[in-house]
Amino acid sequence: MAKKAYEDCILFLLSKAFQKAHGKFKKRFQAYGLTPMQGLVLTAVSEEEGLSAGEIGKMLVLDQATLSGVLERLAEAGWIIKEIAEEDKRYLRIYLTPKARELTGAIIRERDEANEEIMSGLRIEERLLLKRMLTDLQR
Amino acid sequence: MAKKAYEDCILFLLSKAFQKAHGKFKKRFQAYGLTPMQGLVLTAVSEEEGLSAGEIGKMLVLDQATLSGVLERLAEAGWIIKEIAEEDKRYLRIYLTPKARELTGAIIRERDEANEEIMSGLRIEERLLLKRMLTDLQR
DNA sequence: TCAATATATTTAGTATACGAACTATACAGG
DNA sequence: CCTGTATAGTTCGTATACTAAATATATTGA
Repeated sequence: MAKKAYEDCILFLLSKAFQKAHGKFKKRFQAYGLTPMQGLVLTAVSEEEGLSAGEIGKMLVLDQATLSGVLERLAEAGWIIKEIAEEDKRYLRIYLTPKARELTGAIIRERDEANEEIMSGLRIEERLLLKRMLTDLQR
Repeated sequence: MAKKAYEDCILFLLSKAFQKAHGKFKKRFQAYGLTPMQGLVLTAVSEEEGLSAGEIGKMLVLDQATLSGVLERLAEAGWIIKEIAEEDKRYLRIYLTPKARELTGAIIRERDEANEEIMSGLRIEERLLLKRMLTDLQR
């Protein structure tokens, strides 16, 4: 079969690779009741607590509007606490709940295993190269 | 600054590379009133008219529910005609409108230019390698 | 001090994604 | 024929994404 033009389209390839990876993360994270994005935000928060929504959004290159919803659902499900900063009440400070502190270790392991699984078809040098090129695309 | 763990997460990298590429397609396609996904579906249909929704979905690895909405908006905006197949009324046959036939050439050029732009930071061999690896991730 | 401006977050509207339920049509076996 | 089953497409509910507008709080400058 002749190769179709859209199969050569980088947007198509990125979209499908992302969907595939998203699906693998989804399966692993749903045991915790988390979506992949919620899990990503949670592990980011676990690396440094007390960050504001804006700071988290900058780190994860996440739109403020999108992040607002993610944080709301994480708070509602008892993973994080949204505290209004005292010095400047416009800001939030995001902290993990005890439940989250207990489980972030396991969630990070799931994340690392999912990464392994997704890239299992690539050699080590290829994995590094792929990551570098994906990073370069963001310039 | 120390490298954060999520920056090494393939899901994060794919997501951000996709978002970046999506944004570039979005800017180019909005001159036509098309979203990137609508443009992708439209160019796929232009390669072979008369396909069913299911066939298009298989080609583009698109969920039926998602595609249903994309086709509805494309039809509403006057790009395609959704015709019920006579041999089996469960199927649709998708055709381009005259307006679409007139413009697909320009849209395909936009797509190709967007691809060039997105990968402009990579050498030719790197582009091929990236495409191959992204394809491999889908296995 | 008060009005104008700036910043952080939320809300609203639109468009993917995806699973599950629903509708309409087709077909197979009795 | 009819009934049960399979298939194609739509609809619904939830979760990203992104733009723009709205809200709340801070700060600045006259």
